Amino acid sequence: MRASQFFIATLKEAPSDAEIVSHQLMLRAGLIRRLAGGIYTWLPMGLRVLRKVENIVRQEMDRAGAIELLMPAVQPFELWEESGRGPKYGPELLRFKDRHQREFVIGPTHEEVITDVVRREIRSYRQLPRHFYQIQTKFRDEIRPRFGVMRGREFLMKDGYSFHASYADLEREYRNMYDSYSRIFSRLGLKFRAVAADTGAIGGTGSHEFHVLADSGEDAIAFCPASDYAANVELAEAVAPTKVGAGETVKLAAPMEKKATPNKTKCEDVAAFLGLPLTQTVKAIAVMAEKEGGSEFVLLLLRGDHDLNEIKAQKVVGEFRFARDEEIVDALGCKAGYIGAVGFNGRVVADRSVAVMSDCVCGANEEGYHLTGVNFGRDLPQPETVADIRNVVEGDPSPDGKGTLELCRGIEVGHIFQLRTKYAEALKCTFLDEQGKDQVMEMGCYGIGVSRIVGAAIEQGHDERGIVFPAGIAPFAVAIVPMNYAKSETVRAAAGALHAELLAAGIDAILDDRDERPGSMFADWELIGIPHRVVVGERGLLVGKLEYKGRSDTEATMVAASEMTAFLKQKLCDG
RNA sequence: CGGGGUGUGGCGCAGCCCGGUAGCGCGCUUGCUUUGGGAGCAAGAUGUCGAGAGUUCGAAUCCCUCCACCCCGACCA
Repeated sequence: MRASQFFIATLKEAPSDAEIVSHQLMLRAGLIRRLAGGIYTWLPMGLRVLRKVENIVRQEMDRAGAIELLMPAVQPFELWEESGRGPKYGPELLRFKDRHQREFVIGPTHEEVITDVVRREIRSYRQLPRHFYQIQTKFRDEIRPRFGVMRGREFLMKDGYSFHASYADLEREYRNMYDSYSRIFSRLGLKFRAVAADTGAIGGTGSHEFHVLADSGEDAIAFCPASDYAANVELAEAVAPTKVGAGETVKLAAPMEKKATPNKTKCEDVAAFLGLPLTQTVKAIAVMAEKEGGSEFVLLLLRGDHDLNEIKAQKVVGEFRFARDEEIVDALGCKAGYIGAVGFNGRVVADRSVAVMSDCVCGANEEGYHLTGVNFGRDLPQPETVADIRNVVEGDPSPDGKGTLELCRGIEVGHIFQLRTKYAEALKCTFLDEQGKDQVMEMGCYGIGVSRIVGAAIEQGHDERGIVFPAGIAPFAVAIVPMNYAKSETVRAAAGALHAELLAAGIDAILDDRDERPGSMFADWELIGIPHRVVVGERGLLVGKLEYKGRSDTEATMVAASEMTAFLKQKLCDG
C-alpha cells in the first residue's frame, strides 16, 4: 500500500468531546469518525485494525470447533415475546414497525434467532453438540453511550451459541471456550484477566468475563494475589465478619445520645465532626422496592466506609429504585442525610458488617442531628434481614479463604455463559435422545466485543506520541518513510524496492510517498501506532544502510539495506 | 431519565457579563523558497455564530422554547 493511495486523516488536536485517551487517539489517528451518539464510521485505517482483530477471533473460533454463520440484524419482535425477554430488555431494544405494521427489532444479541434456527434444523442427539457463531453488527440503544467505540450503541460483536444433549457436555464446551478466549486475548497482545461474573439480563448460571486491565475501565475487579480467585466486584462476596466489631469497633455499650451535627450529612463528615472512626458510622439508604400493587419503603444499612452493591441488594429486596426526597420525608419525617433506622418500623436490611457493629453512629431522623452509641437489640430491633449487600473493598478476606482481596479496573471484552435451558425451554428447542425421548437442549453463549477491543487495546497501549498497537492488530506492520521522496531518485528507487520486497515477503508495509516533511510523517506513523518504521534517506544509502526504529524504541538502529527484509521478518516473529 | 456543562469556518479556541462591521491559532488553496522531527514568506478561500420565536433602531451577546453533544449516576460486549 502507498500512502498517497490510501486515506490518512490524522488530526493535530483532538475534538473536545472525546474524554478518554483511546477515544481521542482513535479520532486523532483517523481511525473513526462520529456519525451520531454512539454510532461511528470506521475509516479505512480503523477498519484495518478492526479486521485484524476480527480475523484472530475467527481463526481461534474455527480452531475451537465452532462454525460460522450470519444471522440477520433485523428480527421479528414475536421471537422476543416468545422468549419472554421483550419486556425485560426494555428501551435498550430498538423496535420499529415495517410498512405492514409488523413489529421488528434491531438485534442486540441473537439467542432467540439462533435457537429458532436450531429448533428447526436439529432433531437428534446425533446432531449434537453444535456451536454456531457470527461476527456481526449489534445495536443496543444504550442510555448513555460514551468513550467512543468502547460503549457505542452500534458495535461489532462475535457471538457464539452452543447446543448440547447434556449439561456435562455444555460444561466441556464452556471450558473449551474459556481456553479459546484466553488464547484469543493473548494473541491480540492484551493484558487480561478472566473473572467470575454476574449473569445479568442474559440469564443462566455459570459465567466468566474477560477483562482487559486498564485504569480507565468501567468495571472493578476483585482478585486475590494469594490464590486464583478473581471476580467482578458486582459479584465478589463480602464474607461475613467472624469477630464482633471486626477488630475495629470496640464493644462499649455506651448509652444512646443525640448529638447536633449541623450540615453534616455524609458519614465522612459526621465521623470527622464527632471525632469517631468512619467504621463506626452506619449509613441508611432509602429505596422503594417493587411489590405487588405498589412499592415498599425499605432501609438498607451499610457501614459508613462501605458502598452499596445494587446487584446484591436487588437479589435480597427485589427490583428497587432509590427513594425520592418526598418519599423519605413521608416515611421518616426527615430529609436524607440525617436518616437512620432507630424508630423506623418498616423493613430494614442490614449488611453483614453492620449486624456485628455496636455503639454505632447513625442519623437521628431529625434534621441536623445524629445518634451515637446506637446498639441493635437495645435501641432498635435486630434487623429483619442480614445479607451481603455491599461492594468488597481492598483488604477484605478472599471468599476462598486464602488471603485478602485487591482491586483493579478492567474493560469487559468477553463474556461466556452457561445458559442452560433458559431459552431452549421458552422456545421449545428440543431433540430426541437415544431412547427416543424428547429433551430440552442445554445451551451456552459466548460473546466478544470486537470493536470494543480496538478501544481497549489503545487504552492499554499508548504514550505521549500516540497509539502503540500490539503487533497483531496494527493497521500496518511497517511504515517506510523516505526522505525527500519527490526529489531524490536514489531514495525513491530504494524505498520502492524495499516496499516491493516486503510485500513479496508477506509483510504488511505502507510506503509513505506523500512528500510530506519528515516531521509530519514521523508524527503521523507514531500517532497511528505502526510498530515498525524504516527511514530511507540519502545519507544512509551512501553506505548501503537503512534506519530502523520500533514504535517503543528510544534509539534508531542502522541496518544494511540488503538485510532489512530479513531483519523485519525476525522482528515480526518476535513481536 | 435525574444532576452538571458546552454549542462561533474542517479542528482547537477568544468574543457573550457590559448589544453596535465576527476574530485568533492550526488546517485548506495558489506561488516561491525549504526538506532528518508537525517549515518560511506572500496572496487567498471558507461562517444560516446549534434551531426557532421574542425584546431592540440594532442580537453571537439579553429573554423564552426546542435540538444536539459532552461529563457524573442506573445498563452491557
